[in-house]
Amino acid sequence: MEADTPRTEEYLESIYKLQQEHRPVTTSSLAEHLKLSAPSVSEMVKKLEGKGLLSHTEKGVCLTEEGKSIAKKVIRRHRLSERLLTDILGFKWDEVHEEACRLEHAISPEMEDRIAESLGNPKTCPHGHPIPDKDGVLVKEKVRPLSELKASGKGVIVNVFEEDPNMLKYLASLGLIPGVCVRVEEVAPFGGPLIVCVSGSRYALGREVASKIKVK
Amino acid sequence: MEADTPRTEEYLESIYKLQQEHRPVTTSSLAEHLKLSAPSVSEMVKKLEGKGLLSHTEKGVCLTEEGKSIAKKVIRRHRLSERLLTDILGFKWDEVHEEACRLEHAISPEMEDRIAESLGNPKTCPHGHPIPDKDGVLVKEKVRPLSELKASGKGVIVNVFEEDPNMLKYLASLGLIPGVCVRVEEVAPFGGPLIVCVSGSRYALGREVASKIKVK
DNA sequence: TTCATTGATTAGGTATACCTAACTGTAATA
DNA sequence: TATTACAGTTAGGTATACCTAATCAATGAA
Repeated sequence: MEADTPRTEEYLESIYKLQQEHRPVTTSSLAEHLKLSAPSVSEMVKKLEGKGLLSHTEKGVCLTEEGKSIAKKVIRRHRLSERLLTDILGFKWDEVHEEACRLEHAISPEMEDRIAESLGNPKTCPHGHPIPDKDGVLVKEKVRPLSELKASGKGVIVNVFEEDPNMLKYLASLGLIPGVCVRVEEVAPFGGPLIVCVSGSRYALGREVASKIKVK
Repeated sequence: MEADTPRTEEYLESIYKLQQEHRPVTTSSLAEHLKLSAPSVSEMVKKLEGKGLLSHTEKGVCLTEEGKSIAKKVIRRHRLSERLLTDILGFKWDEVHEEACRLEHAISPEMEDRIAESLGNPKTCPHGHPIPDKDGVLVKEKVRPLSELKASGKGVIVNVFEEDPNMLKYLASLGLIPGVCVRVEEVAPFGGPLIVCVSGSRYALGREVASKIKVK
């Protein structure tokens, strides 16, 4: 309810995302994620703790309810922006992240509502991640990484934990986008690639890449 | 060419607009327009002068070609944002100014292009002001204030120099929007109101208000 | 001519958010 | 046990952009 700067939003969003990805939320991981120095993050984290938006213990950084609520609002605006960009303005899914990173701090609640309405209240962003609803309710599907499937295992792509435009372009070129069914033909041993079948075509996919693709 | 902050954009835009409205562009008028203290503006103006974006003489503040070019880009983004808000997201013309003030600093050249394209390269914002093209070319129509018309004079509304939502709502309620034909029935003496006829209805309009409505 | 008004600037200070360099404290290892 | 590694913080400093209070300079009125 206080004056909420773009930077504050940025930090809360990053923390929330790291947490969601089950990655450690330490000042250093945050610094890396935000591309800032450790002391800068340390200082800011202290400030945000003072504002009651998070707590910082030995175990790491943890958002309070208020912090989580703000983070989810920012994520809602981010993902709605991405949908606006793809569905209405014709951007590709690899072109929207950066743009949405700026829009998420510029959009009013009214605009947020209008975008959602105009798009028929979409449930996910173009990368398949759920859009929190107005009250911060976020429906997470039970998924697992494609890399965990065994040979002849099948799954439908739910979302893709990737922001790098080049990687996204690559995935789209193989048809690896949310909603698509993938079958694993073969899993090479010693951490080797997966041979997957997508809409009739066969591709070799690195483990690293496959681990970012979540299926159900 | 340099790193261009939102504040810089804000200043250049304000200067450009004051100039366009033939209002004095002094540090104090700028301070009033931007709702900042005089010394703040004085300081910032000096910085912008140092960056070659404007010159400051006894006659006032004057944008350089580079300053003008940036200002027009910001105005283009502002007006395209307004059109996006009204034409695609369903906002009323009185709801878009504030929102566009934030969006104009968050929009990339790519998004600017996409908006323009999606809207069929609109020539004006919802208030009738011209949208500069990609190269900064801005077509200004020859207009005069409605308040200058004599009794039985007629004109078509080109644009409205007004940002206040309440005033805009009021004007829209009378049908006083760009493209509409207005006839002045009567002009009360001693700076009194104009009696105007708009699409069959008759209204009394204060001079102050009428002066903000530009007709051709 | 002197005074008041207005415009602009100087001086000094604040908040935000970033930085590097140096130090601390803990935990895993040689 | 001593060492190295790493996380985290402290100390000290920067840039941006804002503020109030006080000063200066020109202009028009008493």
